[in-house]
Amino acid sequence: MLDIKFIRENPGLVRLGLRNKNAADVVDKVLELDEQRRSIIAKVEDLKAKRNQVSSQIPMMKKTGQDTTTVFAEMKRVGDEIAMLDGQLRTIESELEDILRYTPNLAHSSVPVGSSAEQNVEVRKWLPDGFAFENDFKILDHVELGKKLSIMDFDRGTKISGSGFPLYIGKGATLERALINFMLDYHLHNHNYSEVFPPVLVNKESMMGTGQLPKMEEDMYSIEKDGLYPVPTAEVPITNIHRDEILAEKDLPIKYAGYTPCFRREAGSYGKEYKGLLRVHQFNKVEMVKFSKPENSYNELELLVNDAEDILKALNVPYRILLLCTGDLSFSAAKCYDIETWSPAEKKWLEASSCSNFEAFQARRANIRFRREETKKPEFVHTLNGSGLATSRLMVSILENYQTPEGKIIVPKVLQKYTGFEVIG
RNA sequence: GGAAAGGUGGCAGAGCGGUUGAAUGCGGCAGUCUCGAAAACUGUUGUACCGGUUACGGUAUCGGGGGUUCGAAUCCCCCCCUUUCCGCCA
Repeated sequence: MLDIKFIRENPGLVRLGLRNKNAADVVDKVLELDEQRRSIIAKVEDLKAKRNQVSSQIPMMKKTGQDTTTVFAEMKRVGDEIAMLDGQLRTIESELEDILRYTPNLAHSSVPVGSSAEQNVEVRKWLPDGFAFENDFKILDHVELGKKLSIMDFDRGTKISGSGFPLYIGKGATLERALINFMLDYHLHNHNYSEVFPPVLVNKESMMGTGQLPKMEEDMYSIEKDGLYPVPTAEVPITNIHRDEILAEKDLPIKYAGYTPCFRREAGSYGKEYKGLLRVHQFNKVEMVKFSKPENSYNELELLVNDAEDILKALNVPYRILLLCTGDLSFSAAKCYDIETWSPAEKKWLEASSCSNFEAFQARRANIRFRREETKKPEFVHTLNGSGLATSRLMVSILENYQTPEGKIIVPKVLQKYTGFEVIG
């Protein structure tokens, strides 16, 4: 949620920022409602002050036997007027809140302006020693490998649940589990994150807090009977750990890493990158979440990206970093880097991680603050998160990059102690 | 699924129609004392919003929403949540 005071004081900036994010210009409407709101508040609070003042004298009047009928009649009128104005105020405030809840965050000034993914900027690229984009043998794609080696069964996954629900079998299942454990351990031991294992069904307030609701409702699974949502990312439960809390400045930054399965309806995206693991309704992801002081959050973002990159370097998987342009940024993000790993079969880069700074956008929605020692006042924290990483896309890159001309898979060195085997096939 | 109890400030815990933002205790902060610390004593200590350059003034807030009333933490209605017991169960 954007800060209403900021909009009031910087309408031009906000207007430009919304346009850069391909969002509707709500500035005039917001300012108008804000104006009305404040004018009613002034009136109604005046009346309430009067009522309180008179009320406090009534016990004394009764004690001294004064007649209260005129006062009561007068206060009755005041009460009615208050009720009327309060009603108007409620209507205006809910309209204002509705607009603000549907309004995206603004991009940071360091984000390149652009309307679509075309304008994203490649920041850097990392390739393993001896890596080549062209191979001297026929590369099988991950679906073919999965079938040939009996490590993934998409048909049976479809039988069980529907398309987009992958079934890992045998060494494929072990490899998936090894990846999750490796990544979590790595972040805990080398990057100093605290481990969390959160609930994967969350309530509406949590989904509102991180910004998935109300706008992205169509992309979320929901369990209507119980008012719960399967999480689309661990970002939701982990960020909401501190909803409605005031954190101590000395505890910041707080860094959590956790694994959850992720559930996404992917409404309207059928036919696009649908093959195998490329776009699925359920996948596994290790997520990193940070709560930071505002002045440090952009530095923390760079560190977050490095933390995700370290995993890929350890796995020896080729990747590149993209800085997303304003038009490609997600609803809640102020700045975001995508990490893409190379798929030799698809001959393209696949998004395996997204590392974002949300500044105070989520904190304001979820009411997550910290008390600054110097001022003693609560302030909103900045929240950040990044995949570290999603296994589905990563699995594609690992299988395809580690395949041998005989169609076997060499297990990446760092995973071997987790899998207990070195080769698949 | 059945039964009961309960949701009050950072925490514990009073209040059950009228100067109650809310007793008391703990905690936090500041001061006195001390070479320093502890103890003791004294003071202070929520948040949000509105107005004001500041000082400050005002409003709201006792799980959420609605109602009764001149006036609600206190009375009435609806909802949510938590705890305990019984049943079921990984």
